[in-house]
Amino acid sequence: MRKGERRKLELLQIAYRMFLSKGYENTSVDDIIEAAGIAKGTYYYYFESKEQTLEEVIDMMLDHEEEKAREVIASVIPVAHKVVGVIASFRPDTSEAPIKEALHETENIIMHEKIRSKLIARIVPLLTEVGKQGVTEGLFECDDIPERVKEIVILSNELFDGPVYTETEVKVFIDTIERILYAQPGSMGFIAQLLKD
Amino acid sequence: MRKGERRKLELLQIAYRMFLSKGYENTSVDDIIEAAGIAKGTYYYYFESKEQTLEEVIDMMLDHEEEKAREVIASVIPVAHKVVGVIASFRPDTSEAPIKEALHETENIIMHEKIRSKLIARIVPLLTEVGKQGVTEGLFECDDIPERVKEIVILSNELFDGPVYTETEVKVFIDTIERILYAQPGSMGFIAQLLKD
DNA sequence: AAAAAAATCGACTAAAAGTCGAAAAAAGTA
DNA sequence: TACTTTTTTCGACTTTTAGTCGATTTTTTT
Repeated sequence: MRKGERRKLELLQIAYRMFLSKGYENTSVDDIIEAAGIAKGTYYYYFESKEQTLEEVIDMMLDHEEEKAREVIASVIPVAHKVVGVIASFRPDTSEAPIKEALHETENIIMHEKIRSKLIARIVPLLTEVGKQGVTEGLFECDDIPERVKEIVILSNELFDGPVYTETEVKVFIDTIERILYAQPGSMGFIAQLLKD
Repeated sequence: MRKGERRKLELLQIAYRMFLSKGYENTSVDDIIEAAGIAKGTYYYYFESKEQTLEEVIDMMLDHEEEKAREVIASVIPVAHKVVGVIASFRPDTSEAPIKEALHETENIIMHEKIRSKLIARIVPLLTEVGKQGVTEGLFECDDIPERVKEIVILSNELFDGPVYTETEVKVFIDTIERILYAQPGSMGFIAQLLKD
């Protein structure tokens, strides 16, 4: 019962890299099994379907990102920075696998969308925690934190999904965050600086 | 050269209905040609690919919706109502074809996403027009209207995409619209009433 | 060592998108 | 009208890819 676990991990790693670099739809099961050096049957011994593989790959990815986000939350930095830090934690790690345009392009819609919805479900509870901390500290003067942080996540997703964004978009985005949370005008201005990377 | 145009229209209509009722991915080209009573070759005489058919179907749909939106803009109602009316115009028409869950479900991601991105591109210019009118009238006290209305479109899309939304979500959404546009608090409250349909 | 369970194999099936050359229908021309 | 050309249609065929299944090998347990 031990060998199987290692193999599954290995397959998830391979699928992860291929999905990210070539895109989910451009990666065939045959590509994966060839890279892994196994037969079709072995693949389907571990996965119900290609789509289920994708789900597990994404969950794995998000596990990792959630861990990073929790470190941010646990650290001793201003709440406003935690908000940004948590959102930033959920950007896919470009160092592990080349992402090229894969995540953005038309061919990768399914993966993109699955990441999107799973990510929102994962990140909202975390950000809610941070948001409530902000309310306690008097930084955010509003109720309904879960709904508000969800809006922020949705907007940031859209903004950073595309490969480009204008200065005006960023400026308005920052303003919107402040206003959604009833934060002090300018209190999120530091984001603009961060985005020059 | 006349017969062909009629045929193409017919095929687009059939595809439209099937995509909406069964979903894009659950509709095979064979389904379409069977419903139309034509051969494979005839279909590919009119369309490069199944995906291109989808694009054309969506464009056709959006043409129709944009027309409705333009009527709203041309009408003599308060600007705030125009904002809502334009957004509402771009909801797919449930009377023409049964939509069941097709648009929302997992299997229909591709169509859903294509609609989403094309819709945003179409609606933002229209709403910008309305927004600027609001600025002129002193209702919205802000610059960068295109970026702001885009945020509103993104949020409303997300809210109305799912089959359900809570009262709190609606309340926060309305508040957010007002704050993004620097409108008078409560000036968009009428939306809550409209959503009870 | 024998039995049971887990893991692997690869040929096979099924579904679906897309191709292509030939034939029929329609439109244009003399 | 008889012809030529263009448009439209046909359907068998190819290709790609996800997924199945029974047999076999490897690993683990007793």
